[in-house]
Amino acid sequence: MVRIKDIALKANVSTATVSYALNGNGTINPEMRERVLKVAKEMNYQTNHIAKSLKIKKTRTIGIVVEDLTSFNSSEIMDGIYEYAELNDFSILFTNMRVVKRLGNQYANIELCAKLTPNVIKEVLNKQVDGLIFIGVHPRDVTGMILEETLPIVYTYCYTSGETDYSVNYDDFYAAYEAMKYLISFGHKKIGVISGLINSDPSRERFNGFYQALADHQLQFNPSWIKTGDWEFHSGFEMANELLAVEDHPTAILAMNDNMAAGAIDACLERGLILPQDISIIGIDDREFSSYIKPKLTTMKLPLHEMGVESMKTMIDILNKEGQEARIKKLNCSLVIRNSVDKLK
Amino acid sequence: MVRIKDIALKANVSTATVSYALNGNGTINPEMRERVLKVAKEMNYQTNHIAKSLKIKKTRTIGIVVEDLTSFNSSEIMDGIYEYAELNDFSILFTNMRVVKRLGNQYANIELCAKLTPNVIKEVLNKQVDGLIFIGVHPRDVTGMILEETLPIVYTYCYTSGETDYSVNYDDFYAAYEAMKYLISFGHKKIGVISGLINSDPSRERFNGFYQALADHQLQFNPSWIKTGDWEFHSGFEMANELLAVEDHPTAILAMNDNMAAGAIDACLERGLILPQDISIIGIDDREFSSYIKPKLTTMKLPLHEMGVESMKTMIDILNKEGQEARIKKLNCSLVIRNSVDKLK
DNA sequence: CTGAAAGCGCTTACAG
DNA sequence: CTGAAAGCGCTTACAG
Repeated sequence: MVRIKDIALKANVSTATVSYALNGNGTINPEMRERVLKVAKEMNYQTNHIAKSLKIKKTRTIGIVVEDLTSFNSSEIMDGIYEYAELNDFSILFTNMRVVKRLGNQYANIELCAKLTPNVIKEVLNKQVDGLIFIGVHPRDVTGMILEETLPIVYTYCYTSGETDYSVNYDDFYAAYEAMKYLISFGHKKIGVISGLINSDPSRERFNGFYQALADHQLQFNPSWIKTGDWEFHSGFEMANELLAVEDHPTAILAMNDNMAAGAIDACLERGLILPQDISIIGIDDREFSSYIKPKLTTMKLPLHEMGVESMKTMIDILNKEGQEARIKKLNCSLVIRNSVDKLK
Repeated sequence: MVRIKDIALKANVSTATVSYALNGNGTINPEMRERVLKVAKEMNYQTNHIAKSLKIKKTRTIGIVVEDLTSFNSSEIMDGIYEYAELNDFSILFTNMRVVKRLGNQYANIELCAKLTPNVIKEVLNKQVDGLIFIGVHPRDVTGMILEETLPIVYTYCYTSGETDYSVNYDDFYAAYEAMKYLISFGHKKIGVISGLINSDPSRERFNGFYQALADHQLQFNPSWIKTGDWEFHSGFEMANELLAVEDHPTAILAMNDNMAAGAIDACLERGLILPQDISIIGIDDREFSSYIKPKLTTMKLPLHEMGVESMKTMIDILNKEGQEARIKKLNCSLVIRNSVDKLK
């Protein structure tokens, strides 16, 4: 390994001068700088960032704490984070709580999850990262999960109730509203909804979008067209069956995620309905399977990649300007048109 | 931030003694050690690993270079890597070449990919990682991708032709052989195969498994039951159609991945066949969509998580014992029984 | 068994 | 504009 000292020796200058040349700071004669840079290049010098970090007390490394990497949302968010980090010469120290693998669907229990944070946070802190990005498994309030307050944190795919915390998420209201608009554009007037767990924030927000669309288009509100699921395939199946059992059943269903939409499609198919001629179904998420089921699912795609990019951008902006950034960001989902929505035949 | 110096001051000892106490090395009086540790705890001391690393010239950090995080295999492998790393107090520096996003399906071109490595490798090297784990997008020969030879590297989901390189993969031969055995156990005697790209190693190995199973069970070999696909859904669809067009067509199909299996299912369904009564189909991979399509796909599940664990284990063993480990490891796929295989009705 | 001191590879305030 | 020197927070060979 070649060190600054080696360059200094060979170029017959001090290590200070080499450092100035390499970093382009200090007051250094341009010709001297060229000369030193040339020697450095000849010797194939590479900065030892460990040594540099110790001195400047910045690592240009961001710790990522992901609640569960294997959750469908995580890798695309990380891809976005990395894309923006690389562009700005930041490195990523990766950490994985493995919440779903460890706790199953108890991930909703913040206190349980919080027991998994200390190790992971300590690891990242002891490596002196400049900031932390926390990626949730579900867009929920994770207040209390991280108690650390000595470095900037941005939350994505989740948020906190803290007044000073940063978060980047997608807009649930918009997602549901746009999905409804699309359904309505095909002339549907009787629209049912299968929600996620009722105590979840996305469910609430999506309901709001649903209601607003109803109101804006002066459509009938019928309580028997509202069903509560639990985000899982099977609940989509069951709730669709309940929806179809009512006398005057909906001609279109908004399922609050693709799992439930897939379940709903199954239920319709089992009852001998033809999709989308007999009934339309739209989901939210855009999972991998969504284009493999039949009919291919029309859905609102989550802006996961953009959320990752925006999280890292927020982080770097905080690091540079210390808090000029908007604290709460919400990006929009986009409609992915496939084959599960059409006008009634 | 509290430093060793602060503890030394408070405990009225030298920094050397504090260091010995903290690390449990050197020759230190047990009572003294207790006393120092107590003070350290009171002061909530946390090791500054940057400083430590600079001195000991080890970072206990492994660089992960993933060709494409969003590829279906990557996150489960990383999850396994992290699980084993955490158990052994290693950290992960994460790096993503984004090969598929950048090059599309040109990822087969190693030279093109290799142009993306230098930045990413340099990043990881300059942060002084102790070793490198490279995760491919496809189980192919990536010789030439990484020229670095100054630190241990283990390749997973890919390999090199280097005599001294480590790799952990799954056993393609076994996967195909077991899939065949399962088909055969239902009495199928006329078994077709839809392969991946013919110049790919997994295709070749899987063919070998296919032939061996035929031979071991004295089944007929019929060249018209052999079709070459390209790993994609559509080729599965087309090749299945060709397979079904021949007079004496197979009663079961081994598709060399789940994408093509899904395409094959589609083709069968379109021809009005009932699955699995009229024809059986088995895949390899076990993708997320595989349990969402109908019939749910029976398939050979890739041991991705275990490959991650084994990669990290190999890495740590190399670091500890310097090369006692087996250079090439192949783990077995496992049969996931769902609804696409049955005996002929 | 404990401590004084050197040093890991950098950066930077300061003197010249 | 350049260099000598101190120092970031650790570890460790060596002296006592």
